[in-house]
Amino acid sequence: MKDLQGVTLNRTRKPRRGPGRPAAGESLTPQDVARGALNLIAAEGEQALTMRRLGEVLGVKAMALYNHYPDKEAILDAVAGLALARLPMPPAKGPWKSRIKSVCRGIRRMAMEHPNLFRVAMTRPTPPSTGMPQIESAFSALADAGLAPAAQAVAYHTLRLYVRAYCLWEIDELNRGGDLAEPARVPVLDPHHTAAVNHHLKSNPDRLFEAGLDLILRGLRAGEKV
Amino acid sequence: MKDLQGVTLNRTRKPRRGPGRPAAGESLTPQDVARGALNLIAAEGEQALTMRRLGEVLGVKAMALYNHYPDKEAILDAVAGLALARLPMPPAKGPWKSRIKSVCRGIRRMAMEHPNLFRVAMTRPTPPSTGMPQIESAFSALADAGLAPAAQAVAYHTLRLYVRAYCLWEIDELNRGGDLAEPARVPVLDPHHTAAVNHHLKSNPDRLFEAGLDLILRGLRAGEKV
DNA sequence: TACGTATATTTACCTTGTATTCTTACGCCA
DNA sequence: TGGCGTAAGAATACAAGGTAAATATACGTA
Repeated sequence: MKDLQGVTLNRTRKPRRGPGRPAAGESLTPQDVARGALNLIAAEGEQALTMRRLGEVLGVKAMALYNHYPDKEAILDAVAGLALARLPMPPAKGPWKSRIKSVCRGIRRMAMEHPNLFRVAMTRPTPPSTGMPQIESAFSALADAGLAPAAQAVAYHTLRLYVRAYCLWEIDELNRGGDLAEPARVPVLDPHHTAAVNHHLKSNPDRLFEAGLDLILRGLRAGEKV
Repeated sequence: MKDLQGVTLNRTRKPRRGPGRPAAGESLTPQDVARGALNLIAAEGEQALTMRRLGEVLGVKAMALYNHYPDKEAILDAVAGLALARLPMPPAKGPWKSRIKSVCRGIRRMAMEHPNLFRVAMTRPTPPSTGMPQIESAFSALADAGLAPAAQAVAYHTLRLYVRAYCLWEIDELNRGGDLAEPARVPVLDPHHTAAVNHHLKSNPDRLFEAGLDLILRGLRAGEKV
């Protein structure tokens, strides 16, 4: 079991000597709680995160967690923040299309490596305010593309929706069948061709993502009005 | 309170005369249950759908619902099926871009008219198998666009992700602030320009959706390889 | 040394999904 | 006509989970 955040999952904390004594330095911090929750979610999914279970993992009773966060939602928000902070920093130089692709691929890599975590981070009702400085800075590439400001905004928004939606979809598909199933069945195709298309797209698990990304990037043209 | 499915929300069912008597014809059907759930969700959101509440709405005890569906998930699946069946049928004729836009706008219209319902229908863990014949048939327009089969599949998939993600995002935004907030903040823009861009995009609530749609459609070119 | 504060425990409550069991009315068939 | 199987519902109960309230314990500080 990977230990993503330096807090172990199984109650290997020093044994506490009775009720309510944080013996000098081994008291829980909000960071500890968030990291423990992150590990639990990464390992077993969001539904495994219950207050009782998290307390158990941290060597503490459920109610003790309320000393550090007002409620469970706040813990989930903190987990989302931690997760997003791990996104890789994109290159600051290079052709703008490459830079955008690099960011998008970094997001997808995290989705594939820690799907449970990614899902939680991307589906919080209010996205974390510490939101993705990496991404935001990287999308300065859109300015380099020669797009008018409004077109930059549209492109940013559309790309963000695409990458997020694609990754969540892919996670669901992998959870469902272990393999991508009918990524984009086109109804009117005859079955023979449909099979060929699906095989082509599934032969490389990156191909569908990249193709959608290219499709959107292809629509970006300098000076286009919105 | 709108009555979307012909089953009233408040227990105006004929009063039952005691425990366990479906007096000739007034017995509950699975359809009744699904319609009741749909109305409840449309009016008050998914979190309002509890077995006890639904039973109350239908004039019955919670456990009676298990005579018609194996569990709550099955009821939600049925609701999703009902909701998707209401999607408008797109025109069969016209330029392919217009036809695609027509389908996408129809989906968005439903999202705006019945956001709670739309959210439930679009976020079922396994999408309903009765899935959107309207959409699928309409996307035959992609063949008319002169796209190679694999490119059709990519376009179909990308458009589907975009429309779904946009509508879910828009619902969240409207729930959050009553108005679209920072639809697509581009970080590197200076604040003055950012404000101008946001104003421009928000001045017409359809503009951002249409612009993203156009962006994707612009990338579709006959014969493009994948 | 006494006390306030931070942290943890204990206990308990409420909501929600659902299993189990019992009840009642209806329609079929001898 | 009368008994009975069956379908639909009610009553009861339980377990899981979030969290409120009261209580306890150590530590730092005055």
